[in-house]
Amino acid sequence: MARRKFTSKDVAELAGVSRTTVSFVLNEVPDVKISPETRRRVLRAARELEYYPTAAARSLASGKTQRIGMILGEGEDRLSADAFWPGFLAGVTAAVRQRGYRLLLQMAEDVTSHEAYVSLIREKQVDGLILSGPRNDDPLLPELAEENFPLVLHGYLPDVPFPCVDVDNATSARQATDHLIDLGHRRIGFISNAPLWYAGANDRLLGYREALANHGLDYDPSYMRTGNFLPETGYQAMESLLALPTRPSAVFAAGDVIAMGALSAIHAAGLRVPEDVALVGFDDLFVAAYARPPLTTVRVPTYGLGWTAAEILVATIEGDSEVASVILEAELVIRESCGAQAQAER
Amino acid sequence: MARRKFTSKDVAELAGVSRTTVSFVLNEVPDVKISPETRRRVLRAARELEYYPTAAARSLASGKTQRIGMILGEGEDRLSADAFWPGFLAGVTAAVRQRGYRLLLQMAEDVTSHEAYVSLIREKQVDGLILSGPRNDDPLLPELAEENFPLVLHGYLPDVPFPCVDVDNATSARQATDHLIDLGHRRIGFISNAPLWYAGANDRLLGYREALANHGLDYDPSYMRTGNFLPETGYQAMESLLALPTRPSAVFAAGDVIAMGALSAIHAAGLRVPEDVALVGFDDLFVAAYARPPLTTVRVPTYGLGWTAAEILVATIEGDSEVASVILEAELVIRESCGAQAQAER
DNA sequence: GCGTGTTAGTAACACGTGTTACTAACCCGT
DNA sequence: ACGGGTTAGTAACACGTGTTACTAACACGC
Repeated sequence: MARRKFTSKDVAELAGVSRTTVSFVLNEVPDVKISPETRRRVLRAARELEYYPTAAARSLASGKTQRIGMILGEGEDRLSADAFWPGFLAGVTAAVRQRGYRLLLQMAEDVTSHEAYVSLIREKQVDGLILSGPRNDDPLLPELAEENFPLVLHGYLPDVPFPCVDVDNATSARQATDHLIDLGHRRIGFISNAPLWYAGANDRLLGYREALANHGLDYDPSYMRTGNFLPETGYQAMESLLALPTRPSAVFAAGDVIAMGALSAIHAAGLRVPEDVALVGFDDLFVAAYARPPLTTVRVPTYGLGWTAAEILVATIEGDSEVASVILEAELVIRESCGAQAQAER
Repeated sequence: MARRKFTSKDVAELAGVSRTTVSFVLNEVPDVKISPETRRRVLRAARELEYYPTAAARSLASGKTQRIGMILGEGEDRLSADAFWPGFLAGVTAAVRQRGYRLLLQMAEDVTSHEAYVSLIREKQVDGLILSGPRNDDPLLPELAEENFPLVLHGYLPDVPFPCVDVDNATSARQATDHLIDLGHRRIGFISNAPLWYAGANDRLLGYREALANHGLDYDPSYMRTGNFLPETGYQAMESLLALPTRPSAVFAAGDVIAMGALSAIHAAGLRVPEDVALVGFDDLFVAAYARPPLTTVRVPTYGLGWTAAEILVATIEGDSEVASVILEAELVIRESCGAQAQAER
C-alpha cells in the first residue's frame, strides 16, 4: 500500500528542531536567523524523508494557492478546429511554471455564463485568472475589478479595468489589406473571422476599412461578409461573394480557418488562386503553410501572447508593479495565395 | 476593497444552527437526520451570503482535492504543430467537469524527467493523473502502481499496471494499407509519425507490415522512413523515397503532420497526387480535409479519447469498479489523396 | 414509570501548514 | 557584575472545513 506520507513534524523530529524552524528553512524566510548547522540538518532530514509540503495545508495557512486559472470561452466545436490556443496554452504553462505556479484549466460552453469561473474564484482555487475571448457585457467584471482580483484578459476590450494582452488587430488587418492594394487590387472583399460583437473581429474589419480609406477606395458593404469560426461559414461567405455581379478580385479572410473554407469555395467554383481571386488570411495557423496554394497570412505570436498574459498575471498577483496592457506585433507572412510571388517573377 | 469572505461559521450563525449541521446539509451527507425545516434555513442562509466553501480547507479536511492532473509530455515544438490534443483536452475537461472535478494542466519538456509530476502527486495537488505519451522506462510508474495511485495512460503501453486509453493503431494502420493495396498498389512506402520507441508509432508500422504480409507482399526496409513529429521530417523522408531507383507508387504517412510535409515534397518534385504518388495519412487533423488534394486519412476520435480517459480516471478515484483499458475505434476517411475517387469515376 | 429506540443536532478533534510573539542564551562595553 | 542588544530558536495560534462520538429530547411498548 501507499507508504506513509511524512509531514513537517516528522522532518522536525528527525532534525531535532521545532516545526517552525523547518518551515523557516524550507521556505527561506528572510530576516530570520538560523545557524548554518541546523539549516543543513533540516535540509538533510527533508531530503531523506522525501518531504513535500501538502498543497492544501499550505494554501489554507498562507491564503495563496500558487495556482492560476484559465478559462477557454469558446464553444467546443471551435476548439477542435482552432489551432490558435495550443500555442497560447504552451506559452502560459511555460511562463507559469517558471514563476512557480500551476495552471487550472476550465472550459466554458459559452462566455456569457460566468458560472464557470465564479466558483473558481470564490472557492479560492486560484490566485488569478486569464480570461480568453471575453465580452464586455459580463456583469461580473466590474465586481471583480472592485475587489482587485488579479485578472488578465486575452483579447482587447475597451474600457475595462484589467490589463489586456492581444495582437494589434486593426493595424495588422490594415497591413494585410494594404498589401493587396499594393498588388493592384481595387475590389477587395472581406470575410470576418467571427461575429462583429467580438472586439477582435470588429478591429480587423476596421483595419480593412482604414486601408481602403487611406488609398481613396470606397468601403462597399456588399463586399463584406461575417464568418463564424467554422470553415463552412467561410465557404458560404465566399460562395456568396463569388455570386456578385462583379466579383472581388481579392478577398481578405480575417482568420485562417475561414480562409480555408473560402479557398474550398473558390476551387469549387472552378477558379484559381491567386490568378482569379487573391486570398489573404489571418492567424498563421499550421494549416496556412500547407494549403494549396500556401496561404499569405498574418502571423500571430500565440506562444508570446500566452507567455505575456501569464507574466502580467503573476506580476499582478505578487504586486510587483502597476502593469498595463500589452499589444504584441503581428507580422505579415507572404506566401503564394496573394499573388505577390507570381507578380514578382513576371 | 474585497468584500468579506463568508465562512461556514457565518452561515451557521445566520441559520441559527451549528457549523456541523451546515456541513451536513450542504454536502448532502447520507444517513444523517436533518429536519426539512432547518435544512431549508441552512440553504437559504448559504444562498443569502453567497457562501462558497474554501477549496483548500475542504481538501485538507477530506483528503480529496476534486482535481485531476494532466501531463502533456511532448516537446513544445510538437505541441504548436499538433492539432491532436485540443480535441483530447476538450474531451477531458468536459468529462471532468461533469463529474465535479477540475483539471490541472502541466507541460513536461521531456517525458523522461518525471520531476514534473512527482511534485503534483506528492503535494497532493490532484487525486489522479492522466499521462499522455508515456514511456515504459519511467521508474516512477511501478512505484505509483504499488501505491495504487489513480493513473490513466493515454497511449497504449504493454505490461503496465494502469488502464490505457488509445486507438487501435495497428489495426487502423493495417486497414489504411489494405486500402492502398486494394487500389492496386504494390510498392507502398511507409513514413512513421515518430521514432519507433514510441509504442504508438511502432504499432502503426506493425499494422502496415501485417497488411503487406496478408497480401503476400514482402516488407522492404528500403521503403521505410521514420518521421519525427515535424512536417520537415516528413518532407525529407518523402524526398528520399522519391529518390529511390524505383520510387513507391503509394506512401502511407502515419501522421497527418508528416503527411503534409510529404505532400509538399511530392509537389516540389513536380509530381501529382494521387496520379503519380498516392498518399494516406493518420489522425484526421483539421488540416487533412483542407489539403490539396484533400487527404485520405484515419480519423482518430480525439474528443472521445479524452472523455474516456477522464471517465476511467474518475471511476478509479472513486473506486467505482475495476476498470480496464479501452481501445477506441478509428475510421478510415477516404478523400482524394489516395486516388480511390478518381478510380471510381473511371 | 421505565427501559429502548429513534430523531435532530452539537462539541470537539483532525487535517498540515504559515506566522507572530516570545524567550533563553550569549556577547560586549563599562 | 550588570544592562542592552543580538542570535537562534520555539510555543501557540490561525486558517476553514470534514467527521466522529456524544447527548438531549421525544416516542413507544408494556
